[in-house]
Amino acid sequence: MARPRKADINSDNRREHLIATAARLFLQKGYHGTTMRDVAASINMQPGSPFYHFSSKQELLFAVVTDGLRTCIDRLMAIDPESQSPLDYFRTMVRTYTVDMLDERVVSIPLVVDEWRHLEGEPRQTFLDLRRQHEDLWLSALQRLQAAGLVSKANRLSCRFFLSALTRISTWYDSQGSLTPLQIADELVDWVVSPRT
Amino acid sequence: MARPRKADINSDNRREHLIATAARLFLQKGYHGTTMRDVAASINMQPGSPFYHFSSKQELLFAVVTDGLRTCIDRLMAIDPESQSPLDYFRTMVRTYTVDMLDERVVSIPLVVDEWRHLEGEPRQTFLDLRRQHEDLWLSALQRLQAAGLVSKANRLSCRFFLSALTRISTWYDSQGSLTPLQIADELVDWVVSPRT
DNA sequence: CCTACCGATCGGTAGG
DNA sequence: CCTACCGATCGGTAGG
Repeated sequence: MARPRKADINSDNRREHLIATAARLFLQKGYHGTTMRDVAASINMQPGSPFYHFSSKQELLFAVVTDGLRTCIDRLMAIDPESQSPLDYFRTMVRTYTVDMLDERVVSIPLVVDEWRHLEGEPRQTFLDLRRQHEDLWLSALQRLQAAGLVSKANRLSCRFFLSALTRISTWYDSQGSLTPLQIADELVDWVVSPRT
Repeated sequence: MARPRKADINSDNRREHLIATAARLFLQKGYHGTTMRDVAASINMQPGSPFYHFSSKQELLFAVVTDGLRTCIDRLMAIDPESQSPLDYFRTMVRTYTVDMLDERVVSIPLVVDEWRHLEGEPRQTFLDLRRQHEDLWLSALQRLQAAGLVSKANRLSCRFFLSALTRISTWYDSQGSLTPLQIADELVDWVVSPRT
């Protein structure tokens, strides 16, 4: 009768729950600062149970990180560069990324940026390939801006400078602050695009 | 006769050795990924000995992080803004920071950027105060640029964008690569300063 | 996915 | 700063 609620949630997506909650915890406390027990407890699992879904902690990290980056790439690729001006295209990308990053929905983006370095071997390489794909998307957006005369440089180096400014928003963003994610995105676009005064 | 070399180094600076080696390890593996045993072993100490110098691991982190940031601030403050143009002043600052960051001498700069969040309570606040000082230095340099018409914005937000690009250089810099720290610094300056075409 | 557990490691300490 | 150690925690596993 007084039976504690068991894992009565659709067990198909327990794995996804683990990924989502691990993303949040890794983000807050870092990979090594988070224990598998933390992860388990946060979705009412027993200490050993996550290992039913992931054979090791590294494998969970890999899932979190590639899952997040793949979602991010998919959403950016869904934006059509042809139907709008280079500036609008770029702005839409920055807005999408910023909102995804700062909202709860795609929490793993910020840690994709930093925690992947705890991966080793093949998982690490797989991640780096994805990361390259992601960077290429931004590089091509910058090149369109350049072709339109809106930025002076569009190479790997300037792309890294820009992506650093973009990705680190999550480290200082204050949801209680006066700026919304959208406003921050637009400020960044203005900052990157040379003023034509 | 076959006595292993003991701690025959000037014991006055053992503490500094600990800070320097901890900085390197925290940088490589993160705060939680580094054990006090790692730190001890890297300078031929016994596992418990670091606790003679620092009462806890957090205290060591605090020393590493404030030590690095203070050194950084000191070196930036030594640059005289009056004796040179706003652009030269800014360039000198970026060069100094970049070289300090990528060289071995001031290794702790990059982790000052990220690992401070594992601090709590008063040490955390002390660090944040220092960090504000550091940011103000850059903000004032940007304001000089703005007054000279070389950048269009110079507020907290644009300062953060810029500092993100600057600080994250250390995460992608490849000492085997084709670019020297000085070249990277100059590219960043060019990227930030609006082209006056 | 739970129960029950192991072996290893880790931050930290006592006592010199 | 070393020796010797403790208590707690952690990643992971067996067996169901």
